[in-house]
This record gives sequence, structure tokens and C-alpha cells, in this order.
Amino acid sequence: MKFTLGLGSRAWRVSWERAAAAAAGRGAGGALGGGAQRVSSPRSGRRGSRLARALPLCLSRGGGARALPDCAGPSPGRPSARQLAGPRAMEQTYGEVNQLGGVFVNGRPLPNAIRLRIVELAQLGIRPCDISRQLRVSHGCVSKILARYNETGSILPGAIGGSKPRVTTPNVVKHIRDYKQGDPGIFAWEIRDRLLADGVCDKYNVPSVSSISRILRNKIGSLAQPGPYEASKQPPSQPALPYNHIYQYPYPSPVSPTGAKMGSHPGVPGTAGHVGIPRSWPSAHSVSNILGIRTFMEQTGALAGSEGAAYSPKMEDWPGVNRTAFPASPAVNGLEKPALEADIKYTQSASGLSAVGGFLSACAYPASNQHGVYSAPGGGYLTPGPPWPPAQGPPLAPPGAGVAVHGGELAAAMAFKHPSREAADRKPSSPGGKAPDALSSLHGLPIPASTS
DNA sequence: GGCGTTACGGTTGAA
DNA sequence: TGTTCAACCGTAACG
Repeated sequence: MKFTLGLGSRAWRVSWERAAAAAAGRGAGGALGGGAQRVSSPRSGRRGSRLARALPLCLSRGGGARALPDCAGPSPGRPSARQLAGPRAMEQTYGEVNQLGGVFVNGRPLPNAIRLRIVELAQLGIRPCDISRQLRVSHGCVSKILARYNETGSILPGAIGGSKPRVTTPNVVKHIRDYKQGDPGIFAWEIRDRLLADGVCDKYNVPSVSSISRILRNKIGSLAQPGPYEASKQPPSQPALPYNHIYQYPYPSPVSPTGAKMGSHPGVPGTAGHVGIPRSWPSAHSVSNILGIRTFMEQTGALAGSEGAAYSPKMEDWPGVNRTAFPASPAVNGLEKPALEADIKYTQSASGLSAVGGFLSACAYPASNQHGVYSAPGGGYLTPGPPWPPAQGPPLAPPGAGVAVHGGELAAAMAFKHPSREAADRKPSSPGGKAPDALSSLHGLPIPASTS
């Protein structure tokens, strides 16, 4: 059995048997805890011992999974799908399987649905190690996502690629020059203070002293004449705080979903009035943010399974996710439709490997859709093991329903998670203990006791 | 056994 | 158009 994964224009074919075998090889129970064989090696050689490298997802013509011999070779850098050549290159595209049996795409973020699920389970009081096993995501990743969420309130990955917007805009350079001309003996730190005082920059985009010094040295130099850079490139109406919408990147209050709902649908400018947090660059989107948008989308019927061809299937193309898109769409109120589609489309089978068929039927997404990459492995993220979900409760992700949480439910459940939450709120002191009542009804999921 | 940290190979997109 | 660079990613392993 196979399924096709899509990553942008790349097609990823993944053998489900490979994933299943990778999981089964580490214990029939599915959970790593008991049967997992930890691949242990000295740190110096750990890269060469990566199971993911040894067990790439390969697909032969006959449908049987096999490991490409060259995948485990000593050559630096495992060949990527793009690098494969030959008559069967089109067939031998693959993702990777981690030690837990989960499928991931190296270099690419986990799907939002998984990220959301991680946060959700953590807030249910499930320990990160259990989350890791259940979702088949490495514990480092779980830890990372939770840490990020606790820090920023965002479950989304940071902006990948691109460059940070320059803080030394022509306007800033102009002001620096003015300051220097007005007071040739001014220090860089004084210029910095004046940039702040005059509102040319704020604390998030003010150039560093070293940058100012560099500007003074390189761009302003003798102070005699404005450089061609400033003269020719300065826009006629440079905003005083060109990157404020970036640097004061806010995330909405979980208790005010209204703004989120009406937030940053593509083309709809985001609303202000959020609390800026001192994080300079990466994007952030709160869970409630996403859910708010989801609710909005649900209300508008946009989630009725439409493909939304108008939106890029690439997560980085989502405004607010992609660094590039920040200026065009603040997206401060959450994900746009593509992000929602990512969650919606990322279906997971609660019954895991035993329900591959059902999963596949629910995963009829175009291969060109990147989220299809995760839509398939999504099932792999779920432990096929017996105790999850508990038999007495509804599954975490009913087949066909996907991992996408119902916006209203999770929004309510997440509402307690205020951005300014304290560390004490991060995790229950006793993982197996009671979760807040608001959470205990989330998805109707009973809070499982600690498995250890 | 759980978890924070980090090296590593990979992807991405602006310059 | 192709390359470089610096951001990010998740995994695996260490401690």
C-alpha cells in the first residue's frame, strides 16, 4: 500500500509498509517506551547511525518497500528526492521515518495539526514523553514546540528562508546622518537613543550600536554628501516605523477571538490592538488565533473541503508564516486559509496503522499539496498501540475528521492559556493528575494517567 | 526514564 | 539564472 505525498512541486512517495515496519521493528506495542531500541552510538558517529538515514522511505515499482542501499552510505548528505536520477528517479522519492515510526520531512516543519496536537495534549496534562510517543514525534521536537508555545503562544514554525528585514532602512540612515551632521561628536549609542526617542525606530528595529557605527563608517563616511544609496533609493514616503508590524508582532489575546476571526484573511489587513511581545523576528500565531480563524472559516463555509486553489499550498506562502509575506499581510490574527487547510487536510487515523485503509480514503488530497506530505505520515504519527485513544472515549482524531480540532472546542480549551501565562501554568505538576475542567472535556478525551 | 540541549543534515527564500 | 547566505526545520544523541 502506498500513498503519495506532495511537497510543493515535489512528489513524495512513501511506503506505508516502510513506516509500519519501522514502527513494528521497535516493538509490537507501538509505543517506544517498552520495545523501542534506542539507536545509541557515540556522538561522534551518531549522524552516521541515524535510523532515518538507514531507513528512508523508498518505493519500488512493485509497491514493495525497500531501503535504498545508497541511503546509508557514508557520503555526506543523503540524496534527496531531487537528487535521485535514473530511470526510476520518479519512483524513488521518499520521506523519512524517525525512530518512533513517525514520518517526517527533513528540513520541513511538522504540520500545524501535529503541532497543535502536541500543545493540546500537553495542556491536557500529558507528558511530553508520552506526546512524543503518541504522535511519533521526537521528544526534542515536542520539547521545542512546547517551549516555543509557552514562550510565544504560537504553535507555528518560524519563518523559513529569506532574510530579515533590514533595520538600516534609508530613513534610518538619513536620520543617522542628520544626527551626525548636527553633532559630529555624537556617539553611536547616542544616535541609537535618539532614533528611539524620535520614534524613527522602536526597540525592536533600532539598529545596534555596531550597526550604527558601520553606517557611520560606510554609508555616511565623511558626512559631506549623501551617498548615492540614500539619494537614489530612499523612498519618497518612508514610514517612520516600517517594520513595526513585524517587530511588534503580536499575538491575540485568547479571550478575544473576535479579532481573530476577522483577522488576516488573505487580503484583509490585520487589526492592531494586540500586545506586542519582545520577540524580534519570527512569526507567531496563537492556538486560539488559529482556531479563531478556523471558526471564521467554518462560518464562511470555507472549510467545506474546498481546495482553495487561490492559496498556496505551501505553508511558507501563508502570510504570517512566511517572512516574506509579513509586510503584505500582517496576519497578526492568525492563519489564513491555507494554514487552516493544513490542519484540516492533515488527517490522522486514530487507529493508526491498523486503519491505513480508512486513512487513505480520507486522504485523497492532491499530491501537489504540500500538506499531503503530512497527511499521509499523519497516521504514522499516531501510535497504533492499543491504549490510545482510550477505548472508553472518543478517539483523538476520528478517521476522516483529521487531527484538526474543532475550533470552538479547542478555542475554549485553550482560552485559559494566556500569553502571559506563568511558568506554573505550563505543565501540571503531576502529569497524570487532573487537568483543568475546561480541558477535561476537550474532544471528550479523558485525561489519561501517566503511562509510566 | 524524562527532558533540556545541541550537532547535524536538510529546506527555504532573499540578496 | 545560478549562487550564497542565513534563517528555519526535526531528528538523534548526549548529559
